[in-house]
Amino acid sequence: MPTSPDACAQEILDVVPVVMRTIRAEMRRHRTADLSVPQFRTLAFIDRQTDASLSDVAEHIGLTLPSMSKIVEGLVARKLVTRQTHATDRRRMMLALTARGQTALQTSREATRACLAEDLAGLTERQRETIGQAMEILRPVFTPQGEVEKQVRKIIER
Amino acid sequence: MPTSPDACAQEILDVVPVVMRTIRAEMRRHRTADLSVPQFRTLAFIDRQTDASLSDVAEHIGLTLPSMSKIVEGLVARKLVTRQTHATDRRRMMLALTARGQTALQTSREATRACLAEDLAGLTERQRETIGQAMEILRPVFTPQGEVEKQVRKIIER
DNA sequence: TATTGTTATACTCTATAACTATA
DNA sequence: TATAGTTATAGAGTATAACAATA
Repeated sequence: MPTSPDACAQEILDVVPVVMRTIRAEMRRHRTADLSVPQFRTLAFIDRQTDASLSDVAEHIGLTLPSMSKIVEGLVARKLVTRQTHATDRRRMMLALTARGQTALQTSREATRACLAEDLAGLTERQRETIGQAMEILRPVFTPQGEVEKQVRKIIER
Repeated sequence: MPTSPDACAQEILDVVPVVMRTIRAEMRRHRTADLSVPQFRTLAFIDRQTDASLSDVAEHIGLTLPSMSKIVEGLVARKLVTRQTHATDRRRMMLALTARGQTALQTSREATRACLAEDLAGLTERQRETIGQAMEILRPVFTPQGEVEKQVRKIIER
């Protein structure tokens, strides 16, 4: 197997959209929680980091502020997220999950994971290990980072 | 690293959307060709399989017929694809790339691949090999297949 | 003046349902 | 009657630009 950056990029470009299609389709199919991928990721981030600001979420998910604002608006309308203003800096939002939000996240996470897991059950342990390793390699490469972290990483890499 | 189907599914669910974001963003950034991911995939499929029908493309990309119809409509309007009726079965479309379509596909493919490759250049050959292997494992698992092929696979798997 | 967030606007993606044309 | 595709309609995701409120 070729290992040039170009060949690897080509593989990713071929396969990742296909996997993504399946994830979307399966999330849509679970009418219980019925979350889109961005909604799901937003809930997951707020769950990890309670009282995150809108900017925090937008940056981490990799969306613009207006896009994130709209997504959060929808989640608030569905009572999955609460939006409070920060006590001392009243420009900031403090986002948190409601009980319903936590349930929805849990339900969707498990249902989607179960569907994907079913698709993966036909593989060997060795194959799943390879996939897991690849994901762990890809994660930091494509995870958006704050400006500070980016600078730090650049400096470290020199 | 855990190798259960569930753990593997969780990894994919964490990482694939992040990679996808980057792919979309980079495709948008190349104003030369300016293709969305579905447009790109549609062009790529028609390039591989000239005179494909709309149903062929829809099934392979994993979209409904109306969705695919709309995407193709846009590509035809931009003169990247031609749409002719089949000689003997006049219900069928015969889709093909124009010269402009081939150029756009080539341009977009190379620009996006180059950007991804740049992100991957910091990895070791060994790491890229792992990614390549993982993609080759995932490809058949998530590639939509025709009904016949699905049946055949089910039978073989028994 | 800089930062945080929202509103306005516009486009693409995507689905379901209803329809047309052809076989 | 069944198949190939289009049209109608609706909603989500996304961006840029312009704006409002707060620091």
